[in-house]
Amino acid sequence: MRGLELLWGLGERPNRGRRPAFTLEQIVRTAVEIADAQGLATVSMRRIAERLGCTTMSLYRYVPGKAELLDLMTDAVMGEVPLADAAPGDWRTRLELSARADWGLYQRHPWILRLPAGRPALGPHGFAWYESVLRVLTATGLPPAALVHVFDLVDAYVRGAARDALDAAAVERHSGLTDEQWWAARAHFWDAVFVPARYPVVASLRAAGALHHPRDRGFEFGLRLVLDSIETFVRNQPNARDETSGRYETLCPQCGNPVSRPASTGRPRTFCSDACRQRAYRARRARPA
Amino acid sequence: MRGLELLWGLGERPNRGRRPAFTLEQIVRTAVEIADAQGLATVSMRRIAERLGCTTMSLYRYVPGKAELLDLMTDAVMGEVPLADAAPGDWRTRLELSARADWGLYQRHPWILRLPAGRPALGPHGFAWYESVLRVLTATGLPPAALVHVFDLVDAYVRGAARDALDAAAVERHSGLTDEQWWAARAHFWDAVFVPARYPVVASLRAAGALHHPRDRGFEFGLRLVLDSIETFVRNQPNARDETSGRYETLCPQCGNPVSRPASTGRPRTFCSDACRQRAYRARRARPA
DNA sequence: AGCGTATGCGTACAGCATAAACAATGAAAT
DNA sequence: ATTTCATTGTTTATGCTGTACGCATACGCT
Repeated sequence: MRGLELLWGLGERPNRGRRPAFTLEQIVRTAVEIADAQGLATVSMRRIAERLGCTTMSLYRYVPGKAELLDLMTDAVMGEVPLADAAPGDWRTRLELSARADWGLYQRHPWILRLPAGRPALGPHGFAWYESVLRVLTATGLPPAALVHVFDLVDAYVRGAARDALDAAAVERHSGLTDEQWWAARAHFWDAVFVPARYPVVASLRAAGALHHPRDRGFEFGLRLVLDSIETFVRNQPNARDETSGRYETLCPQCGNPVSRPASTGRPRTFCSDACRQRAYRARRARPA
Repeated sequence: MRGLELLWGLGERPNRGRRPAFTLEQIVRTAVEIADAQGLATVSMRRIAERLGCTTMSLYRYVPGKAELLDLMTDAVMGEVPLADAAPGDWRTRLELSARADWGLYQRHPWILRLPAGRPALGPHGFAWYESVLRVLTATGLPPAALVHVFDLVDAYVRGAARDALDAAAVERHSGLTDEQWWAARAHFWDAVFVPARYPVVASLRAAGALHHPRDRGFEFGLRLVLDSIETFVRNQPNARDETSGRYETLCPQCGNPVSRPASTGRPRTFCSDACRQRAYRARRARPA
């Protein structure tokens, strides 16, 4: 509970008593720096305090425990990624940009992927991100349940791909060898166990050099396929019945309310009301991107 | 290096000296049991030893360190999942079954997803799994680089989705509340910060009940889309040029060697030689599944 | 000036992985 | 049958970790 208040910056500073020597933000920032540089495992309360020039226990005046600090770190870096609905374009290009932005975030702060990911980050930045991506997805015209499923699909893919890529990179860094060298160093070992007859496809792919790519090449490949599949899914059921929830509704990209489809004309509406349509128009004029 | 020998069971038991009281397999099994029951964080050398009825340091006679033990645990449970090429059917249904089997594995042993995933598990079971999935994918006729990309895509999605689902479940278990109750308990807090006007889409989706599904519903949705995208990708370039590597080759599903396409007839061949074709036929007859 | 309060700090403790030295065991060599 | 010695099991010790507790200090308000 306390953690939420910290995340959302609700702690009203009492005007009695001694003044704090640091700010919460300072602490979080140093923790992030350590995690970025040396990895999540090396982030300890002692090391943070040491770098800040105070004792370990002083930190506990600002944060209930390490778990809450990790939450704060996550939400802090979530503030770096540009919001999906700030970019121009149709939903696909915006979603693509958003996914790439996430990918970039995970490259800069790999430790996020080592943390459990409970309800989307819970913090203000994480929530803003969540909202913006979902808002972009409303342009697909998909009903609520399917929309959330699509979000989950993209999120799962990006996180999974980033994790796999970073794990591979971490192994390289840890052993100090590139993937190629690593295989070569263990060549004599593989010759004993790894009889190509037993693993013909892997052996052949390895010989063809297909097992090693630049890290983001595979990501881009998969991302395109995922987006393709979403696009055809959307195209195949234009505002159609949602099989999972049984609703016919669509969400207004401006206010998020369900948009009723007029029974007379089959043409689906985008906004729930004329007011929302105009608000969206004005908002686009004000920020032409 | 020592770790690899352990993984592949290459330690020839010396006939001099005291007899070991346990087997490596016993140790690994108890470690897996602890991880399954209480989570990865509670797996400590002390606890394993305690459950086995020996001292902590005894374990280090069997395993160089905890890292190697974790590798052994991973490969041990990888042995549970049925091989992808053991099932009948075309590549898509086999790939689908394989993905679902992985999903099941992650459900039974969530701790795998908390571990770094370096080169596919490195162990015999992990390698057999790797080979079997890639072998199934050879039936697509895709050239090496694209084939590996497709594998990575499926793997990234399944792992990502499993992680997201399990993290959500973990939060539920930890707080002892379902997702619904959790939101309700913090309702008064959200009312202060979470003004629906600021997050209209999330608020609306929440009101529509679209944010909570049975865990595997979303997985199945995403899996279908991912497989769809792969299928159309395969259909759109039947044994065509691989844009990433510039090769025209295909892999023989039997021996894994590249299959040269006869320039005369445009029709692509499946196997690299008639011997391989017959071997595959006999193998299928022997194990009709 | 003095009170109340929040902060800063030192100590202490339980738990962790594991390095190093030492005791127990049991098969092979003599 | 006794010695030899590789191999296993145990004991002790080190340096990490997060954090509970108690106390001295500094600051705002009355």
